[in-house]
This record gives sequence, C-alpha cells and structure tokens, in this order.
Amino acid sequence: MSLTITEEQPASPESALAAFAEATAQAIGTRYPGSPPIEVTFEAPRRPEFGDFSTNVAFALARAARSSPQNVATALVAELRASHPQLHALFREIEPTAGFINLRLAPTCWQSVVARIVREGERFGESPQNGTRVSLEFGSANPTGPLVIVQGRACSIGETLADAMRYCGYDVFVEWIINDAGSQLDTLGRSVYARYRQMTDPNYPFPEDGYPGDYLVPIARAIRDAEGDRWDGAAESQWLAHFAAIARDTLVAGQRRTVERFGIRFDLWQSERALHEEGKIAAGVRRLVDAGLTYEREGALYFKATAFGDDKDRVLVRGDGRPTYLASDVAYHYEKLQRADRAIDVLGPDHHGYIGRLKGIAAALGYAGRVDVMIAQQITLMRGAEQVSMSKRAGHIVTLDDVLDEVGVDATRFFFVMIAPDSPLTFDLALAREKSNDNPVYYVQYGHARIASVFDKATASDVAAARAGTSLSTLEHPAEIALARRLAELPKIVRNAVDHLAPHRLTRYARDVASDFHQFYTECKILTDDRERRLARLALCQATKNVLARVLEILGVSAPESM
RNA sequence: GCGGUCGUAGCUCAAUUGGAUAGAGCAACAGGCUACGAACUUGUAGGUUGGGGGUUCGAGUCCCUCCGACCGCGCCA
Repeated sequence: MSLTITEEQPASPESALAAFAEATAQAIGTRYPGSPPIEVTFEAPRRPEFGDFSTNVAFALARAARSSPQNVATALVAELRASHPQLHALFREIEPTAGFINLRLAPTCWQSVVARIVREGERFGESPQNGTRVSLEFGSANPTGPLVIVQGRACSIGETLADAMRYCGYDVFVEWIINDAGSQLDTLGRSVYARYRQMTDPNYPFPEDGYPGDYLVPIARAIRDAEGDRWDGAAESQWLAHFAAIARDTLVAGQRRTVERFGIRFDLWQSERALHEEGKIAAGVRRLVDAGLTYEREGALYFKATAFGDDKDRVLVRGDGRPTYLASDVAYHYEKLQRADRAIDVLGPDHHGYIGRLKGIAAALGYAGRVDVMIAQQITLMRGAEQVSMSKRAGHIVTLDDVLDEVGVDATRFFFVMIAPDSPLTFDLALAREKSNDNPVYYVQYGHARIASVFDKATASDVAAARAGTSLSTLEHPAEIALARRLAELPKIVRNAVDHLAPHRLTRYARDVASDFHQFYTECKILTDDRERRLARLALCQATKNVLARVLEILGVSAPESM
C-alpha cells in the first residue's frame, strides 16, 4: 500500500484510521490466510489509557484462527510493525491489550483537526444534503389554554432534534397540529361564554367540565367590549361556535407567541378542523377501507388494529358519521408521509399507549417503519427542596411563560432537553436561575465567554494570524490534545444523537467540551511570550469557540461573548 | 388483567445500542489565583447496575422470570 500522507499535509484522524484499516486487512490476509473477510471498525475507548481508538478485530478472528483474541491481536500488531512501518508516522502507539488493539494518534492528526475547525468555522462537520425529507411534529396542544411546561419540554426536544438533523443533512419540516376539531372546542366555547355572563351576573354557573383558571376572562371581556350584551340570554346554538372560534384564535396566537419566544418557528400550524374541511380525513379513512383493513359493526366503521399489534380494534367513524380522533391521526400521518420520507412525533406523557398504535397506522397505510414516536416525559417542578404544586383542576397551572419569566429561555431550553426524553425530569427553578457552577448552562456559556475574553486581551494581529491559519505543531500538551480530540467528536456526537433520537447527548457533549477547555485553560497559559505557541493556542481557542457556539445553537441556547 | 416506558453512587443523570476496571455533576472531605474571567480547577471517598436464571470470548445493554414505579387500555381528544 502507499501512504500519501506527507509532513506538509498532516493526516486527519479519519485518513489515519483508513490507512490503519487497510494495513490491518492486509496483515490479516498474510497472517491468517483463508479467514473470512472482516470489516475493521473502530471505537473510542472509555478509558483514556486505552488510547484514542481501538479495534476489536482480534475477537472476530479468534475463532477461525483457533487462538485467543490476545494472541491474535499480538500477532497482528507484530505483522503491522514489520510490514507497515509507515504507520509509525500516524500513530504514536499501536498496542495489543486484552485482545483489543489500541491506537494513539500522532499529535499532527489532532492538529489537523484544529486547523480544519478554524477554517470551516461553525459549518465544521456538517453533512451535505442527503435528500431525505423529515416531518417533525412536536408541542402540539389543544387550543384551550396557555402552554404548560411539558409542552415546552416537547418543544426543546423536538427543535433540538430538528436542528441536529439539519446539521446531518436532512430536509426537516417542523409542524404543529392544532387540535380544534373535537368536542373540547365546544367546552371551550361554553367556558368563555360563562366568563362573559359572569361579568354581569356573578352567579352564572361555570360548566362542570369547563376550563378553569383566569386566562379566559380577558377573552370574555374583549368580546363584551366589542360586541356588548347581545349574547346575554341567547340560545347556545347562536353563540357557541362564535365564542369557541374567538377563544381558539386568541389562545393559538398566544401559544404561538410563547413558542417563538422560546426560539422556535414552525413551518406549519396545521388545523385539524381544516383537515376535515379539505377532505383529508375522509381520504385517510378511504385508504384503509381500500386496503381492506376496516369493517362495519353496529353502524360504526372499525380499523383492524389487532392486525397491527393493538389489543383491540378501534373505531374510525362513529355510528353518527363523525370520525374519531384516530381517524385524524390516520389522515394526518397519511398526509405527512406523502410529502415526507419519515415522520417523527414528539408526544406528551399521556400518549405512551399510542406508540404502537401510530406505528400500526403507518404499517396499515403502507409506510411501515417510517414513523417514530418520542415521548416527552413528565416534569416535576421544584423550587429548591420544595415541590411546586400544579393542579390543573384547581386552575393552578404553571405555564411555560411563567417558567421563561423566572429563569429565562437559555436555562429552560437546556434543562428540558438535558436528560433522556423517556425519563421523567425534575426541574429545579432555583438551580436553573442560579449563576453558579452548579448550573450546567452557565458552565458551558462561561467557557464561550472566557474564550471571547481571551481574544479581547490578545492583540488584533495575533487574533488575525491565528484565524488565518498558523503552525499548530506546538500543540502537544495532554490538555491540548484532549481538547482537540473532544472537538473532533462533534460530527459523530450529533449524528449519534440523531440516529438514536437522543438529543440529550448534545448537552452532555457541550459540558464535556467546556470541561476540557477549562482544564486546558488552567494548565496552559494562552497568551505566552512564545509567539508560535501563543498563536497555536489562540487557534485552539477559536476552534473551541466554533464548536461550543455550534452546539449551543443546535440546543437553542445563546453563546454570550461576556456574562 | 393486558400493553407501554422505566429501575444505575446519598441526590440528579450518562454510558458511543454487546466491549476492557460502569462514568459525570451536585452534596461530603482535602488542596490550587503576584497568570489571559476562581462563574474555574486538582485529588479522595462513594456501586452485587431492583432480585434470580439464560444466551457468549464478553451483558447495565439481548432473552425468560419475579419485585417495584409511572402511564395508557372510550363510538374523549
């Protein structure tokens, strides 16, 4: 084989590993002729003493070689040293340990990553467009009140995932569905009407199942201001749709303001009612009927859900001809999957039972495997050691706006996405507001601000030189290498978060980057008298700043220049 | 009862989907600024991964079975 790597053009970690894989494949052929072909793959060991990367080929080879993994690994390394001495320029260490082959890259490989990140800026590691269209639905709420915090969590998760997917080259379309088609809108209309009447008659009864809380009062007042008392004593059939429509529009507008304040802009606000009016619901149902997956019983139309793993068949169209909520789900997913290759829903904690059902719907529609469902689990709100009570029944709802007022957008976005979506979240308002080292948001932001501060102190010509590209050959301190290695992980981390629908991994990575930077800062004086070293370290700072800013951007958190 | 999600350090959570001695932060204890922001950092201590079986070179991860928590199970949405 020929290695095209030269001193002038240092190898990237990827090319170094590719060279190693090729050499190892040859070594296997030499040492163990006739063995089945094995793909040489790498992973990053958890423990630093095992090097930057390791490969487990010896385990896969051991059986065919009738030897132990340890012996195979040792033999392969001996073969590599004898027949591929060029690898020495790329790897500082190639060691067989307990059956693994552990690799430590030469500093030049890591230096080349730093140079690349400085050069590519915040676009570092982005994948080109891959042509896959993804519909991502999250947050969606009933238009019957202000957004509550669990919907905020779904928004944090969904929007972070959306940005991470864009980074990976997906064509992402984020949408919100307004559940304005069901009986709840009637309830909303009656609730507002009761508030309207109570303005002149304090004894007017509030509906048993109405929406409590004060937030409907201003809507009622606005109606009275604009339209006077003409609805007092009118029949329900006259005012119901009118009141419901005004309330829905007002509340949806409010939800929209909250979401935008939260840093999210939806591509589509889809009214469920509009789907009905456009005949989309009927089209979805027809699709199932045509596929022979429905039957009629007692005047209702059933979907054969049991054929897709559900425990009972489900009604699609009621005896009176009105479609059920399930019909909406069928239709909306049918509609989405016609314009997208994948549909991902981020749902609330009360929708656990729907994961299987939605996947069953996708399969029934002929789109098996193209729907994914994430559940944003419940949030327990704390203020220090004290639990904040949230009784929706009593009208004591804590809204997303309340939380944003108290702790700000940055902390809320970060905390809501910080742990696995499936796990319930304990959210401490006191901690989120705290500007201390207990607070991971400030820890990460501080890293960014600290770098900005160093650039303020440095001379303009140094900064310009560092950004234009400079010799990085002095970067070899363990803290420098550790930081560079961490920065190089960005693309892999984002891809991983996307592939596993695990956006919380990005917050951990952000903390890891900040941690490695702070350690580097403590151990290495940046603005040293040695010009070459100073410029190299400034370049490393710039690369770190790019990566931190990029991760924070994906998370929807600001990257401050000073704090 | 059936189905879903989960159970990891005192607390809050990770663990590159089957890899090596299970890692961080907080809390506890002991250190580090005449240095570019101490909103930082170094170290110590902390575990039978709910229990028990199985699969294999190798299991927190996969399978079975108990225990426990939360959530679903309507011609509501």
